[in-house]
Amino acid sequence: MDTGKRIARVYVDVAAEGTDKPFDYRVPEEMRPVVEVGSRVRVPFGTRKRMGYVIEFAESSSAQRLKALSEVMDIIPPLTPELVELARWIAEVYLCPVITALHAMVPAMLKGKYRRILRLDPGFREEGLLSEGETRLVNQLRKQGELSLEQALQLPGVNRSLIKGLILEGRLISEERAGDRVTRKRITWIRPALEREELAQKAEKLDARAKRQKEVLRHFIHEPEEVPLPALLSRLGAARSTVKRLVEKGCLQWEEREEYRDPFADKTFQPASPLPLTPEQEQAFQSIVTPLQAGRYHPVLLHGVTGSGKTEVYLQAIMEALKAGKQAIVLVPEISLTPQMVERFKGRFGDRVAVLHSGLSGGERYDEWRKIRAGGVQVAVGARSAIFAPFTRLGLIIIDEEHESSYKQEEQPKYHAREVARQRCIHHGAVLVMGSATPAVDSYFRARTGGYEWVTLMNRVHGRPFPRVDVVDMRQELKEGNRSIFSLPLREALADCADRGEQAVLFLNRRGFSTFVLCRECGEAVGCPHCDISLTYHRSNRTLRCHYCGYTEGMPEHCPSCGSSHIRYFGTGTQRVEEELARSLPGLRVIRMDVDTTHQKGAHERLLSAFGAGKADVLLGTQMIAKGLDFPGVTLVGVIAADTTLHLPDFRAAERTFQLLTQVSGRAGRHEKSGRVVIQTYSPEHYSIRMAADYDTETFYRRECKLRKIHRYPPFCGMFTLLFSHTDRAAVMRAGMKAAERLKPFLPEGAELLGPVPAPIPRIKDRFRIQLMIKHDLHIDEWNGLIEALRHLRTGLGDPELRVSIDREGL
DNA sequence: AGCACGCCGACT
DNA sequence: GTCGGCGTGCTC
Repeated sequence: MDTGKRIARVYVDVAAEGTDKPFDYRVPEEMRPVVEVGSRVRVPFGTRKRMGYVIEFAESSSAQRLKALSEVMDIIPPLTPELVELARWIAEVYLCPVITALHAMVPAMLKGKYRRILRLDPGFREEGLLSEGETRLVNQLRKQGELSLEQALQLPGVNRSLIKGLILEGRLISEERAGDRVTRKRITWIRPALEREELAQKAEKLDARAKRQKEVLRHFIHEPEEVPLPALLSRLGAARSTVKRLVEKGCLQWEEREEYRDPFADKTFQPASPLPLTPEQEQAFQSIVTPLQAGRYHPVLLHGVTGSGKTEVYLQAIMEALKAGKQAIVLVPEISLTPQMVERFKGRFGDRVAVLHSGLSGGERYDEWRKIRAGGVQVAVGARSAIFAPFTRLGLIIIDEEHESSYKQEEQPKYHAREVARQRCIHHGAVLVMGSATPAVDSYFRARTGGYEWVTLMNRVHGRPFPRVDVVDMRQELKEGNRSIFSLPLREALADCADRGEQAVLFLNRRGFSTFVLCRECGEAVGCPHCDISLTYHRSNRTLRCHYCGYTEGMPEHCPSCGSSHIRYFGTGTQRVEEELARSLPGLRVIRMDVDTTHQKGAHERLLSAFGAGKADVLLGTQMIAKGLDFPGVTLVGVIAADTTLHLPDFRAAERTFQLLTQVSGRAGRHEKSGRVVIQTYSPEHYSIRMAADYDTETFYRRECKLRKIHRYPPFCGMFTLLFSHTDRAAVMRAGMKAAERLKPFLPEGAELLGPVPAPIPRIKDRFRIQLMIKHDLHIDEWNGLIEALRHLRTGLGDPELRVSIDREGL
């Protein structure tokens, strides 16, 4: 009966270089049937108790002395062996501790919480108590039974060494609790404990006054099925105590059962049937379904223009996966997980789909996840982290809007969901579908060169023509004496649009383009005292705010650097655009969407639905309105300044600009009416703007690839970006130089190291930032120890104030 | 990470 | 002479 699980190898929940390896534990006999690879366990670790994950089993261990597992924490292991393997892969390629990768895969609810608890020893002796603090602590413990270490330290006169002393004397017991915040919703179910005739007999024998009890029994005589207690009580208008008495008399039984919270309980979804596919869609569908049914790994880039019906292809492909007894994951960018989107999936797949929405509470999210883990649902829809949905029979992963930057995680582990998805698909022999109207240059390149199958949807479903795009040269406007935010063509287009009773969307690029305060005497912009960035002026409360650290100050009267009173705000924030819109086209009803107006929960949705209901003529906003929204009434899209993203120090600036412009253009005229797009810019000749205006995707990508190749950027090389930050300017530079020196001997053939140079934003939150970059050939046989050297950097530079973050691209 | 063990300055 | 500072190293 020995299952071979004698020794469990465990990654302990301590993210540090020294602990980033498995620790071996003896598995007590009784735990062997429940512990699995992927189980969450509690283990003694040093003097403390921590949680950890079992990653494999062994027959023997090289460790000197083995401790035993304390507990297996879940009946169903949170992770599958595949996900454990995946975590090790992520840790390796994205240079993070394995435990960090493991944590990224489970809902926050399961993450460890540790508390040190103090209790009095049962044989506690009063004698020899000296200090006031000791007396106070002992009294408090007598009253409450136990205290957390933090609580104890709050007491006056109590400090760490006092507590330590009491522990050493054996008067105080200190124990660490490792746990989680899991609260599984429990529901009591009631069922009859006796046969129908016996129940009838019992009912007869009841006291004449026991009217309610009789009613309850009568209910079960008629319907002997078990029911949830709350439902029973509300149906019969009975009290809990009535039922309790019947249970005590042995007539009924109750049982507490775990229940899933249903975040969509109060919503009903219209069942929806598949739509007929166009020939193009059919072809795309086939290229997914054929390998799906064959069960072989197959990546597909679904390059489909906006309005070409990609979602319908996804839905039908998922249906095929389900028919084949397989499961599917759908990734969508965080912001486009809208109610409409949820509706569409719920309508098609009903309760076979779990939606991992950022708006869910921790408990709801955990419950959705548990449904996936328990096999209760076959489809998971969600943002980036849904890529870790614990399915065991994955057949299909769909990444919608695959070029979106939100698929890259900014914290450790700094993975890209697209690469993780690829890894999972390879493991499962599954189909990976990446859909976009504007694919990432990397994906385009892979499709071009045969790494991905390239499927295009070039026609819009209802054959609507693409809106006409006009590029307006703002330099020319200025020359002609128009100093307004709006060019003449845009102003006219807006007026026409309003006259026809149609709606317009005005898009303002937020990044690097907002209202800032400038001194006209010395030319200084008012900057954040903690970051190297200008403060943004907020009209609504007349304050200046830093968008990086949140620092806020009132509008200054004088220039902070020269004292001049000639200061005013410049630039074009959404508030400013709104004002000028009111001035030049009075009477237009405008809805503004930006950080200020969407701060409150649900505001985002509320504003959008107001616009959808025709309560405004113009929707004015930042990035957030560029994606996925689809309003029939919109016939005009205006881009206030297309080139603001162009000058960012990022090799993807042109790519981002092209994608953004193409996406916003797609918002115009999606329905019966034809649309129009007006793009204002100071660089009308730039290829990303020109080709977006001409819908010339092909030329744009060719051009961009050529440039990337010349300048050696991904997808033509792999790249590590190292960011060092420190509170001291000199120290961070020193660390950067030292790191560069240290890494040089490890550079493999075909790799080059660049920097250190100041980061694009040289200071954030009072931390100075410098950057190092390593570019390397895509295929490297001999890494020459570079990876290990990079891993070691975090601790190897010896300064605790120094932080190192490593990004990796071009896998 | 945390905590123990270990080696040098200001206090009963 | 001891209490306690924080440097180094280990946790199966």
